[in-house]
Amino acid sequence: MQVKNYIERKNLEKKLHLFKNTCHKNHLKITPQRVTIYKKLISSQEHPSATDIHRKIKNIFPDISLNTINTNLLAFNKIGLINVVEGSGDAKRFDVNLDPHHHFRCLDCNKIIDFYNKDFENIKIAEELIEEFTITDKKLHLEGICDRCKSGYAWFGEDVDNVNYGRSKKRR
Amino acid sequence: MQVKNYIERKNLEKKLHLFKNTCHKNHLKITPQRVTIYKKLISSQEHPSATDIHRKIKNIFPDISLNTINTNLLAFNKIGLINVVEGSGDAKRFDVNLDPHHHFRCLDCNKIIDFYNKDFENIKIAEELIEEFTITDKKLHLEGICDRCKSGYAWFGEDVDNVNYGRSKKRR
DNA sequence: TTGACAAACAGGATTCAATACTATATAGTA
DNA sequence: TACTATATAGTATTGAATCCTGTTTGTCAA
Repeated sequence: MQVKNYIERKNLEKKLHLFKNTCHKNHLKITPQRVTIYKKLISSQEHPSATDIHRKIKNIFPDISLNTINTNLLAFNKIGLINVVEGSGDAKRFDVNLDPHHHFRCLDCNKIIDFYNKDFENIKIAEELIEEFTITDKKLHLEGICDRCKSGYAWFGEDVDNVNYGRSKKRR
Repeated sequence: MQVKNYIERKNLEKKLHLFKNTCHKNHLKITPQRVTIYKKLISSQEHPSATDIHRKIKNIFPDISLNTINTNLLAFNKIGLINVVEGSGDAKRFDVNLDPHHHFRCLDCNKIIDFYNKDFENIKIAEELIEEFTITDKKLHLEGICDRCKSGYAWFGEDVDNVNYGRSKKRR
């Protein structure tokens, strides 16, 4: 466990370094709000929406506006720090995992789960398509019912963080 | 051309037959609005949103409400006549093509293009995934820039139909 | 063909995501 | 430390989607 924690800490440091570097290169200021939003993305396994992040981050910045979350998520997307997940017409959801990977979406609880598939990397895309279009991303997309929903458990998401750095009046 | 038109007409008849049958089986009444919405879906190549269909159909039913379009699209989806396309957080878009197929989405004009890939049907999905989840759909998803946008042409969508069956006051 | 009834319709109200706008606050730097 | 361009919070606005209600209409049985 010691070793695992060490690796995770190093990984987090590496990602934060990438974050700060990329912001710098793109003339985005490093603000506490931005760092916190990015950290929330890293620690989320569920491909959160802007509203999800807003809800969580309110424990830390009680007065942060949803607008700030939205603006920054779009800014992060623009500079390639995060991706927008292909959902199905509900709120935009974001993905901080930049490694080539694929998605399974549960039709019941709407959770999106990353998975990897080596076979897929070698799949042949028809010549006509490659010639006709410029393809920037290819993904496998699975839909169905996840393990939790199959077994009747509801999915309540990850625990929220209770640290509070806010300075203003309390919110319920 | 004669032969091609004949085949297309037969195809349309077949689809309308399927539509009426499926509605019947699921206790959905066959109304002129529903038939028109379904016909618009069949004749669309662009995976329209409810608003797209509403705009087009207003030429035929000037007083039809967006609510009617939305309700019926969701009803068609529920009984398996159409699918919701995996988009990226904007308005829901619908797909009347029930054959196994895949999507390419243009990041510029947002057009979604169907394509087929035989190789993909044989792709191996990891055992753990199949055991853990119930998979109901698997699709390949490509993103990039389409031929039109590459060449600098904007995409204006298909021509609208000018037949007007409306009985009420004129709209602009 | 007609009449009764459940379902569908149009239209308005409401909710929620997302964007636009603006005055104030702050990160980065000279 | 002070300046300036950018970010933030907060409010307004837009648009999709859902909810609700009174009226209309398709369907089925007489």
